Amino acid sequence: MRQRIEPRFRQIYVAIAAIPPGRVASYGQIAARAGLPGRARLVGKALRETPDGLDLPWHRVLRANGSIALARGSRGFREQSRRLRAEGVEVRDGRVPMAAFGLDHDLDRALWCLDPPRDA
DNA sequence: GCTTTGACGTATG
DNA sequence: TCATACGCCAAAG
Repeated sequence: MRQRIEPRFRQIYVAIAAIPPGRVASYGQIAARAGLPGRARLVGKALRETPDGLDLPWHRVLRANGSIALARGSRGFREQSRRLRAEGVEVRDGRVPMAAFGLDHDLDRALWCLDPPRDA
């Protein structure tokens, strides 16, 4: 039995699924990519109520400042940290340096022709 | 229906 | 860096 997924939510899931491994994105960025600018909260809601069976890289979604949104010490918090580190993302004190792992870093590198693309 | 509650964001001091 | 205020909106009570 397939759960009916609201189109808006579906776009959110699509946007999340599009985050490359080893990279992270903020709730706001995901919302924007899903065609819902300014609705970051909706992304959080969509994540919390992710239908079973949907295998999303939810751990690549962080707050705008790079911090993990889940409660420190919670199960999800540890799980997210673990998954991120497993992908080579630096997590220190529940935070990720967005400047280095965020998607816009890719854009900067492309535009400014910075360091050689030694991507994963 | 109205109020509260969020896996949030931006602006401001 | 921390705190407060406000915007946002779906779901739960």
